[in-house]
Amino acid sequence: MAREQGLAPQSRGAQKRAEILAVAAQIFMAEGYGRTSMDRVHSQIGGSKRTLYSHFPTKDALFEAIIQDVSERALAGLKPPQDGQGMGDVLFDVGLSYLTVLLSHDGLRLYRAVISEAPHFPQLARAFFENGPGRASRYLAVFFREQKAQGLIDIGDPQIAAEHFLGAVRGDLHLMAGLGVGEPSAQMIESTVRQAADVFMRGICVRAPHTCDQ
Amino acid sequence: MAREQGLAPQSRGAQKRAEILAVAAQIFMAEGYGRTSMDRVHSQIGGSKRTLYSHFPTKDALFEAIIQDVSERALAGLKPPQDGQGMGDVLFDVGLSYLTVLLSHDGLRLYRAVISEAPHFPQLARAFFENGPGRASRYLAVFFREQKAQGLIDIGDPQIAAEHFLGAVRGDLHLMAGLGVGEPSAQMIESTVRQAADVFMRGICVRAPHTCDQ
DNA sequence: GTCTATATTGCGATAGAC
DNA sequence: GTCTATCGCAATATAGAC
Repeated sequence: MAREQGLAPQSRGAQKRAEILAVAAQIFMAEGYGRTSMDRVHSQIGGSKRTLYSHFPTKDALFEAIIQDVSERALAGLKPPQDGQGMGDVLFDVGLSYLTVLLSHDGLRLYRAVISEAPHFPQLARAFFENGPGRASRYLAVFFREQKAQGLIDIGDPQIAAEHFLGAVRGDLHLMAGLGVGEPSAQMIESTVRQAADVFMRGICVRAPHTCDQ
Repeated sequence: MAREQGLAPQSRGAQKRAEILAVAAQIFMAEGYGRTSMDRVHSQIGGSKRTLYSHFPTKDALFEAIIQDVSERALAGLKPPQDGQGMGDVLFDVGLSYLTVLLSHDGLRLYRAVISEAPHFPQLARAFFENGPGRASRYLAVFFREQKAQGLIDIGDPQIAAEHFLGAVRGDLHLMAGLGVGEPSAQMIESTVRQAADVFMRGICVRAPHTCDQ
């Protein structure tokens, strides 16, 4: 038999590791670092504690692995601007995927977990930012820079403009959801993105908004 | 001698309570709920543990009192729109006080502490939102509604517009500062608010921006 | 299983305000 | 002197990392 087969099973150890990650992630993401105990993680997995600690030597190491793992999955939905689209479509598409990811169940729990422990896991916090919100605004800034070079939009610093637009898209929804105040529906998300894109487009387009849409 | 004199001393008990709050706030705000121990609080205060517990019967109660106390102080800097100002000045002033408060040392630590424990102290999280960001956007929404009624601006829902503007003002700065990525200077804060106000004003003003400025 | 940390309590002795 | 807040120190009980 071959050692392992592409996607699923992998070696025995890797399988156990994946199981630990999956179970522990649920607890850490729901309860946060401080309120999660290794005992609880262990009891939900079963087996020996030695096994758990052989895969992740400390609670910190397990937490870090979980954050990295969940980050990759949760932040995969961020879409970069598509070539060949008009300004309105770009803003709407980018904004919608951005807000949808940030307000997703995992997106919110991840954000809470990371910001809570940011002072103690600074490299994790930085990685989260760079792969998430930071990446989104950098991509959008590139797009703005091109449009500006073509004289299609009138903005100051493209990077700051991108951050402003994505900030507007978040509005109070992200704050509220993070604090557990209200649960935005998909419809609210879409309409809030649309309104933000409209205002922003009118604010940056040279002459009239439709001039941006090619 | 009179019982007490206005500001400072108060009764013996109140003085001790204030001392506990001050010392404990430093620790809770720096370390978060989970990493703060009552032993550490006690040892930094000195005196008896009994005294500590006689003022705050549980760790939870102490935490709640601290959050409320710090909230009041930290959020006091939020300015409502001033009557008689033009649109540009209102946006700039409101945006500047908003961002300055959110990015202040206490503002950031408070936000981190509250959002970390939001699932376990939901009423605290709601109160923080309502007295902070929620209040700011509600005030601004009232202003937008008046301007819209006078036909000076062209926006959809004034409340959403207000949230969008303040979201733009936060941009990525608040996210970054909360995650410990970068420290915005007062100058960066001011220039980011100005750029956000400019774009936003051009986006919402009927005809030309200067028509909004009375 | 082991060993430490932690929240909370018991109680007699003291100190300050009136 | 009385009353209450505070102190000091130890104990309990539970939970948690490893």
